Amino acid sequence: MGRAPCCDKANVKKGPWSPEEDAKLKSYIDRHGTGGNWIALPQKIGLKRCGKSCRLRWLNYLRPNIKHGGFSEEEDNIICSLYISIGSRWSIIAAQLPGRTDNDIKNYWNTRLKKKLLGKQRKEKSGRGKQTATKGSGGGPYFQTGPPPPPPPLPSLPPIPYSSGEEARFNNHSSIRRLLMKLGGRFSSQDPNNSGLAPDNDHPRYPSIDDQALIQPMYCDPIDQLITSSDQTPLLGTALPPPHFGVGPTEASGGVYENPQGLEFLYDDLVNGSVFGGESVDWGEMNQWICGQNEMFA
DNA sequence: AATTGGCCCAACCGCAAAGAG
DNA sequence: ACTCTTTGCGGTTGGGCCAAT
Repeated sequence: MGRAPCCDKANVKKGPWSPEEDAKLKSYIDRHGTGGNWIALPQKIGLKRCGKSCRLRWLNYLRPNIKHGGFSEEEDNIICSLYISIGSRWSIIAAQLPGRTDNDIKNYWNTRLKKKLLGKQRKEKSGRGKQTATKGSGGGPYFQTGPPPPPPPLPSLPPIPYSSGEEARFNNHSSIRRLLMKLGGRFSSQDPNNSGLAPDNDHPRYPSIDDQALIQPMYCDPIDQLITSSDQTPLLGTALPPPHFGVGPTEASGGVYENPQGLEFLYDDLVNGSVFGGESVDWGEMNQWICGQNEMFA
């Protein structure tokens, strides 16, 4: 017996929204709010849409102050930095970029940013020729055309216990905790200890939507504030080499790749072949690399 | 002019967490 | 403590657009 569908699929319209549907939804929410029940909302206003679809349309398109496209270099940097730090937690990343939706950022990353980085990666690779690079990885290069050799041994950090079925994505508890503290300031309005840990105390707790509403956006801050805590301890210093991680106000106009202070750490240490192998730079690889940095800069 | 292929984005899907009863 | 409903999230897909052939 499967899960009950969220709506009567036979009676629900799919596909692109018409201007009339948009107007109906927007004017209702403007006047009454969502009413706290997305499932019931489309019936109330006579829309043949699934509640989830209404919610998505509102959040990603109709909501006031939504920005589309035109990502700035600073936004690029923030997205990349956070992706390196926390992976594909788009909602958290979006919380740092006012006016941006998680869907927008996700699309932007998948279609452009990732390719930008990989393009740079290939460029650097061809530029270096046969030069081998060993910086930062804790192991030799395994970026080459032939079959990949076995990856270098990972530093042996104590694993963080995760709940069953959850992939252990982070191997450095304190750095992630500090990152999330920085991101959210606090993790739960109901957590008196404000420990940054889930109630089981086993793994970092990520900000809930409620928490995210309280997050002070860092959009206007220079990105070095993102990565450096107030006591000058590099926030990600356990994960990234401090000398490469100062990202000041962007002055270069030729794109992120020409900004020597910008995403250089990504190119030199993450994606240019000195660390990751193959075409894709996935989170697992990045995580391995971060583990290496933890070992080096702890 | 027609076709093809890649890019991009809006929207859908399914899962898991959170909340209510 | 348990079940059911709703919400939120991240991955994926469908289709429009555009450049190349």
